[in-house]
Amino acid sequence: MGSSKLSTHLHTDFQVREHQSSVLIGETGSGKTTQVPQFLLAAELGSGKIAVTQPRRVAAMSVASRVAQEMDVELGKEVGYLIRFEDMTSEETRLKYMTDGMLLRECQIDPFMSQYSVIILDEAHERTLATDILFGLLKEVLLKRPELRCLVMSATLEAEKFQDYWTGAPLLRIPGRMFPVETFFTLRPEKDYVAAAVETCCLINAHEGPGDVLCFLCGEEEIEKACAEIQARAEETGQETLVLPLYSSLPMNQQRRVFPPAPEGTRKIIVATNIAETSLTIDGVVFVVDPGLFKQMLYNPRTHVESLLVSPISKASAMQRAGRAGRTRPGKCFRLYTLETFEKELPESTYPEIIRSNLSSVVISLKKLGVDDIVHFDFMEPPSPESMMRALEMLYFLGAIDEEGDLTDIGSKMADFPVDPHLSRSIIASARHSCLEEVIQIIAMLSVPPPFSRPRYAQKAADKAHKHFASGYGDHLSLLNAYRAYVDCGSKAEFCREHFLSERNMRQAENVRKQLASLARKSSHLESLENGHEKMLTTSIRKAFVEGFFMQCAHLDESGKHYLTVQDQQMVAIHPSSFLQHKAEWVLYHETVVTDRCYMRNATAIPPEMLIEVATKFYHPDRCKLTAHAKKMLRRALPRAKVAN
DNA sequence: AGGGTTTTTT
Repeated sequence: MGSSKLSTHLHTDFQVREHQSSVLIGETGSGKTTQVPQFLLAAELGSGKIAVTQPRRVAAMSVASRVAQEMDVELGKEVGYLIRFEDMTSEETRLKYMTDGMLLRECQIDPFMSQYSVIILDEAHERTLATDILFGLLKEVLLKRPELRCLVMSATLEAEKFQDYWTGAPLLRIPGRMFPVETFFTLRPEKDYVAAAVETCCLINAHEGPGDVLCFLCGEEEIEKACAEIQARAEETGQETLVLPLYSSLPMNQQRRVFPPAPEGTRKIIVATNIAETSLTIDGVVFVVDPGLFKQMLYNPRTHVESLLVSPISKASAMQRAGRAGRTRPGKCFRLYTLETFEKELPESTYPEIIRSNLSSVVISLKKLGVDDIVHFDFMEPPSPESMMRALEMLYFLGAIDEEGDLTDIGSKMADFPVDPHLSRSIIASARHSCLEEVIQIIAMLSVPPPFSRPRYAQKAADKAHKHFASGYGDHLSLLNAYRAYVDCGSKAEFCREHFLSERNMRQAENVRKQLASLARKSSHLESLENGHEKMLTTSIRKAFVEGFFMQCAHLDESGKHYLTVQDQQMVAIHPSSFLQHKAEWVLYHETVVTDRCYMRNATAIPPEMLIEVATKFYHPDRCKLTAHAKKMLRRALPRAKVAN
């Protein structure tokens, strides 16, 4: 270890001894993630463990394994990691790398985080939901545990903002070791960023010296298109070029192709989404092409609709992207926007997740953690009152909180499950309807990326294969069919290939199912009753989902052509990928997706009498607040509904 | 007829 680095660490140690909390700002390669925790461990600050949080699972795993190597200990002993589905820690573990979500989850059992004497929140500038909540919780814990030490580690931008929030915590800067990256801007704005990106890649390929290229785009389709164009143009000019796409839904074996160096004399050009900004690091990149855009999920509490929009990146992201060119030697970054745009239009840092999310999960977990006054919780970035009200209202409708806003017994049980409140409510209901196993299997399938794969070159074949699982009731029961068939089949790989299922996502669903089932067993009041007859199951499963999703239903309008949501009469359509092929009068949907139209994804037909029976307050024609046409349809169904008057 | 998913996490 060089002497300058050592003094930095001594400095760190000193500050952390003197103050409860510190903010540490470090550049890439500064060793803040690997060496600072080791140093604090050696400093023996208290007798507890040191927790280091990371926003991503892979980071927690790989950093832990590197630190174990550096300390020459076995991974899982003194140094370990804890992520969902995998606990690589033991009694001896003193330095514990974990995802921020995991530490938050642990707080439900141990709100004072009493097993730790030091807590380090790394990558705090990413402002993940979990880190932002941990911020507020830690502030409260620090009041009660004066011996606890807390270190917030972040990239270089907006250091003062963190320092302000942590009321005067000492600010430490540690320089990194990165190669210089020369940055270029365009002289005027580009009209078509995909075309400009393709053009720039081709120019680099033709005129720059050796070195791989990393080009950022926003989505799968434009990435595939850009790759094809770059490859075609390289072949025209006779340059040896390996063009590779990279995005998260790309099969693993294809993702892995971006890492090995290209053959001698061949240039590698990788066209990637944001995944290459932080999640994956590719060595050997010398040129970065940055159009300054990315796709972002935005939640509108007023309309209750989430939409995926192309938005400008932040200055922090732009720097992160540029940094990807300087990991192995000096590099260049070509920004496809003007210097003026960079300075005047890009926000300093990315919009924190908490500002653009549906807060119902956040609110229920805070309630479970004993934070009663959520409106006055010390958020670094308080979410809008409107967003908060929407969440509270929803939880009240679900019976998770009472009129006072206090968590009910049902709400407390719901919070045990790591899924959305709608879903946890359906789990609770399923026990009463004797279909716990099945509902958990369906929820596992709903909680992973789409298990039905539909590759561009075999769309027809995939659709045909998927029909094998189709249930006339719709998608929830079709997902159940697929899950059951997968569990029962012999060779998983072969079965998935034949039926166009994503093996990766199916395995993930299996993991989720296992976890939910084990939580359900532990949950004291959730006895798993004997299952009813198979014939009754389709009814009881749908009833259980209605209990969680009665606010996410839609009915046909007067013309019989369109659906209107019961929440705010928004016009929606059944997604073309749905197994629900007939125009059922009433449908329940898992979520809506907005393209040029608004689609319901994962929809299931629900007979109106079932709605009246299960969610009487909302669907009784004499009491509900629905449109006249909806009431008319409900009134027609009323005689068939078994409802106490 | 209808098919614009980025990325994480419990």
